[in-house]
Amino acid sequence: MSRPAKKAASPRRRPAPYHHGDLRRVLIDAALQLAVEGGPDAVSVREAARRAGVSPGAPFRHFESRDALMLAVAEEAQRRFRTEIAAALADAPQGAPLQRLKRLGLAYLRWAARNPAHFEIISTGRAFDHDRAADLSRDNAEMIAMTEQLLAEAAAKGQLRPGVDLKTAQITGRALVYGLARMNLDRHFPRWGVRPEAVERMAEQAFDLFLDGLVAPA
Amino acid sequence: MSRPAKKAASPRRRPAPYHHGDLRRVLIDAALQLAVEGGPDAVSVREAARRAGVSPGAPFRHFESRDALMLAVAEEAQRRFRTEIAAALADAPQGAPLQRLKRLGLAYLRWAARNPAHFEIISTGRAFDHDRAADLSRDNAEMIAMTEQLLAEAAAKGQLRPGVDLKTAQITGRALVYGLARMNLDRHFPRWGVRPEAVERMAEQAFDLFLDGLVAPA
DNA sequence: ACCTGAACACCGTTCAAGT
DNA sequence: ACCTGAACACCGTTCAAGT
Repeated sequence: MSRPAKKAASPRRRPAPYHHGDLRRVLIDAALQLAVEGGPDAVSVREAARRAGVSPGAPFRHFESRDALMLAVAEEAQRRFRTEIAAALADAPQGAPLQRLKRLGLAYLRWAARNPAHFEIISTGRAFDHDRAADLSRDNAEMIAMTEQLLAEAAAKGQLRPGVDLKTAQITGRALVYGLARMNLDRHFPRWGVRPEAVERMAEQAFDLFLDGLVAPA
Repeated sequence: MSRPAKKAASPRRRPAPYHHGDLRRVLIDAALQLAVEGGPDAVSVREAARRAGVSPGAPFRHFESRDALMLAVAEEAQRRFRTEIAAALADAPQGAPLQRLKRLGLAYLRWAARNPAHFEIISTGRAFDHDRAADLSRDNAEMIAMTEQLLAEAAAKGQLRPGVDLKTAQITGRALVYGLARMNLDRHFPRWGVRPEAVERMAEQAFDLFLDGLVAPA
């Protein structure tokens, strides 16, 4: 069920290698799994240790606190997120910046919907408040720069309604995407009469409405 | 510092009334305060009991679990939220539905920014998943109906760009508002170069951009 | 009817001691 | 250098016993 690393060469039952192959890695994976099973709050250092087959104190050789473990988990989740976003943009049409923005938004939403626990760990402010998260910050800065470029490209091509401030458009777009992802995560959609299967279609319409409001009249 | 109810008629020090005046009420207030001090996760039944001057088991006469207490806290917070929203709409111009929508959004955001812990308890899906929250559901349904009416009024007055689907506009608007409130709560704005004092102005520009994209061209 | 206080099974975290 | 296992101070929750 678990214990992905190490082939366990010991012939006795209960191999229990005194020195774990890569405990740090195994703890992060266990924590990710715990988050999937019961949400971020269900991640416990003790349970992760248990699943790694290790004593309760062992994780603290690798993470100074539960928060530090959660930060490592967030960084791993962010890495996967980033990979998926990049893939979605890879096969989006070049030279159509607004189309690409829409793709980006939809990929963002889809990943958030399919990995709610990981998405919550990445995005919720709690825990690792500050800027200890070098990787997280870098990734985020890159995504921000990407949307900035795409909007600038659209503006340069005269595709935007005159008078639209780029930074405002950027943040409005992000708030829309994050809002939709969060509404889904926080189970708001049933109240708004949107069934789970309809969320993605709804999101696409929302993006279209936003982008149509942004573009220059024909 | 605490213990708002009961005047304490006992002449001895440590009044410790065996039967607490309104323990339920006092526990909810203590929990709200704990949330303000350390966020939703910092709310503990034991600490609330301690602040109420009561034994660890006592709260369970009034709430069957921590979740039930949190639900009561959410309902109280929602009540306050609702009151403030209503006040904001009271002095907004009648007959200008889009203006009123903007007011609504700004009031929503301002309350969320000033009461982050309470807002998080109300809006985060975790804990009281289902529809145990009769009051919460009712309040929410009312706010949803309100935005629906305002949009319908705008459409009836020909203020909306033709082809705009009302439900899409409604959900897009909500996602924008919720997204901005959440970005603030989850401390995303610094990454986007928006300083705390600038958030409200930024939000207003975002609303204007959205609403301008919605209105019929002159 | 409401509260106490001890109990149980959990946490996160520390630290001497083992290998 | 890394892990164990006991310990400490916390939780949520239950339950007999008190008033």
